[in-house]
Amino acid sequence: MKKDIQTINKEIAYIQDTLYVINGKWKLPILIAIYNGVYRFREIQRYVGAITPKVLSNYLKDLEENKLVIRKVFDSSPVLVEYHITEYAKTLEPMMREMVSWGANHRIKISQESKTIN
Amino acid sequence: MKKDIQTINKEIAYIQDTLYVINGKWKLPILIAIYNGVYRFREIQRYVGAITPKVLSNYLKDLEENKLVIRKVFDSSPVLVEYHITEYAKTLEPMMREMVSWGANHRIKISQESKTIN
DNA sequence: CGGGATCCACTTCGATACTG
DNA sequence: CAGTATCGAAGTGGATCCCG
Repeated sequence: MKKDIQTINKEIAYIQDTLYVINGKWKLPILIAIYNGVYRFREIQRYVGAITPKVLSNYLKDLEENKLVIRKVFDSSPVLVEYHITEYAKTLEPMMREMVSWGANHRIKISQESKTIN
Repeated sequence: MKKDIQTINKEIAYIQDTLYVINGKWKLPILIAIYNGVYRFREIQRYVGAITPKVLSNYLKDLEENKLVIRKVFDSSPVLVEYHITEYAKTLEPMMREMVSWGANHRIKISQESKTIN
């Protein structure tokens, strides 16, 4: 029972749109960090892992342009910058939840397989 | 109300695992096609879009290695090959559903924004 | 602290042509 | 039909150093 061509084509086009928005190695990890209240540049960097400042900076700009995060600058000294999730980024939550939970199960599956091999 | 560090770190690690499995421009589009009963090489190619045989071939190999699709060869002439979804790949369905539906909504949002601008 | 500048290695993807 | 071979462009991310 194959769906009709148009339906399949639309599903493919939609998921490609989504992939385009969340593309890149670090975009979702960064979003998850900010989502969970990690607001500062260095702090995000520490949470996300082996990301260099340049790359993190590029991702944050991209996320800001796509209106998924907001950059707030406080004129203190030293300068303080915070990144926050937008309302629109919150619509990504169900998808991110599924991805986190699939990843958790996948890790279990992989570890079981390696046990079987040994 | 920031979650504790370990929880956030785990979520990030899990989503990175997931991203690693579904990485690449064409993997999910290919999976969706096969998922919907598009089994043949050329047919998949047509559905997915502007993908060349080489790239499609590489992706299918990758998907096979990761046990997300199974390759069945029929000794007819000409040779017939079919790709099918594995049971494990079906566990990706909730995630893919969310991604398709988010993409659909995103497209609506984008089109509304461009209307506002003009 | 929050980045920018530069350079480079690597992967990915696409175009084109060809094969069993 | 179901791929493989070859080449090259382009993007992506990492290393390192620097700046206000």
